[in-house]
Amino acid sequence: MAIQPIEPLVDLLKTLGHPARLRILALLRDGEMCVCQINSVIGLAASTVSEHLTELRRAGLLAERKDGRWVYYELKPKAGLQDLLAVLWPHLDQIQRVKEDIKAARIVRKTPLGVLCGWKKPQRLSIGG
Amino acid sequence: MAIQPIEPLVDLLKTLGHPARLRILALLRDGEMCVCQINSVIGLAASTVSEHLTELRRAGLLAERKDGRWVYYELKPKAGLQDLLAVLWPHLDQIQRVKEDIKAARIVRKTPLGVLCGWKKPQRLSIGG
DNA sequence: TCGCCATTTCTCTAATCTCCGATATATTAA
DNA sequence: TTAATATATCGGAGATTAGAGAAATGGCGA
Repeated sequence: MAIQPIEPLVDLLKTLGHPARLRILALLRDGEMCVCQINSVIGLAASTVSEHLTELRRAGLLAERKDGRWVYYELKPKAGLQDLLAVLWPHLDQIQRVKEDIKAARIVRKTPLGVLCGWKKPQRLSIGG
Repeated sequence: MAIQPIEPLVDLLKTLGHPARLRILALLRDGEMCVCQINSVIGLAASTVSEHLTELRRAGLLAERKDGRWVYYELKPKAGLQDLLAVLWPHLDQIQRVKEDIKAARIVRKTPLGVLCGWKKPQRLSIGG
């Protein structure tokens, strides 16, 4: 039980105190997602979502994994933060917007990334159809 | 299990994401305090402390009780917030600043309010001593 | 190499927050 | 009533934040 400064806890709570970031956390409960998948559910500019993800990672809540040109974010709270997230889930589960997001995410996860991102020339789906 | 909007939860977390407000919550764990007592521990302007207390009350964490010219604030989370506070206490207990505050509060609680507030003419302690 | 594209970083604007000191309100004592 | 006092509210200065779009970065495929 080490002695801690107050700032990290304050920063964590400040990070949690934003609707988009709470919604992102709720999404990632069902497994990792790449930025464009998260973005298509949250509906903010890609750069804004990226900034929120960076902040969530800095707060020690997420881990990132690069796969080609995509970056996948995963819920991975560092030691000592699991209890705070655990108490948050039941509250998030009661929120209408979160329920809708999770439902949308189920579809997004099944959609090929090329289709999701609206490529001009789909990569592997029928060429010159 | 009612359906909720996201804003109240966001507001609560935003309220918690401030060092002075966390410190105030930690102080009130040991029982109610009036504004001038809290202020003498926290060390911000009285008006600033009053504003923080108002915000904590709006978030549903505190109750107030007027006694003469003093206003006492008490920890009284409304239904559904106890679990969030409960998970917070162990984290606050590890914070150096919070430990110091609690120690200072023990002295403050024993000090007569007139002495604490530095009255020119003490009210009931020896008259014209 | 070149072009495309997902993501990040940068730049700027608008909005919000924090703090203080001044003022207002309300209570007590005389 | 008047003076003193605790707290709340107001107004403004300075800092921080959220958001979008532009530009930069880095991977992939041709």
